[in-house]
Amino acid sequence: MADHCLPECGVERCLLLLDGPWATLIVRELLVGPRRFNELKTALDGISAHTLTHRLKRFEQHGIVTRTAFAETPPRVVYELTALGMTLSGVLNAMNAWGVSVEDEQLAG
Amino acid sequence: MADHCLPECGVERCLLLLDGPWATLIVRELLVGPRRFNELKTALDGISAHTLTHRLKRFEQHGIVTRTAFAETPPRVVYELTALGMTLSGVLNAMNAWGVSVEDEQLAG
DNA sequence: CGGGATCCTGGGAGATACTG
DNA sequence: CAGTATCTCCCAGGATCCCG
Repeated sequence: MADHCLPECGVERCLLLLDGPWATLIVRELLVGPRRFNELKTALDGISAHTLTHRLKRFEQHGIVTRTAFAETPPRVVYELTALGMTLSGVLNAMNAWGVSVEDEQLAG
Repeated sequence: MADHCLPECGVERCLLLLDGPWATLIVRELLVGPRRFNELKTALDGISAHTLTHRLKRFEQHGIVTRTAFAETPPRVVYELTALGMTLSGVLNAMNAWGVSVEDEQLAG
């Protein structure tokens, strides 16, 4: 995966963000609207706080998610997609459309 | 990632196939047309034969790729997307469209 | 509540050598 | 040419405990 990242190969740039299995699902959840940490953790049933934290940090670094912490008690942190993050909706919609169009029997293995 | 795989959550079904970094790129290559083993290996610069073999096997098991071996010398094996595999083009196009629309400066990290 | 720190596991992926 | 076999590395992800 070296220098064959041609202009028409935007797929790779997309894969840099949506690499792990959880990454895509987190974006999907945030596409609905801003979410608190625990809201995400609940919605993404099975994810560990550890993983969620790291994924969100990476998204912050890539500029597709903003983190807003409120100095309250109890603490409250809200994660939200940036305008750039919102543009991923096309990809997510395509993935979702594909998934629902596939009959279960079609997928062997 | 347990039983929250609702009908509208076809995203997960899609992620079962397009998990690793190479999986998506292999599909992208096969969307252009049938390819021989070495054609794939050359096009996907950097992939190892080991990885390519395993990814293709998994695609076979999931029914999105067919493997055709010709009993010749030298041997020739052709991989081709099934009709089901072809339907992934929508997802790939969306990913590509996103990738090319994103300015490099937008992606920090 | 929203994490950080630490340790551990599994699988994707690379390197190398060998075979039908 | 198209793999197979083995070994290793890396890292996403999980488990647990602890902190502000």
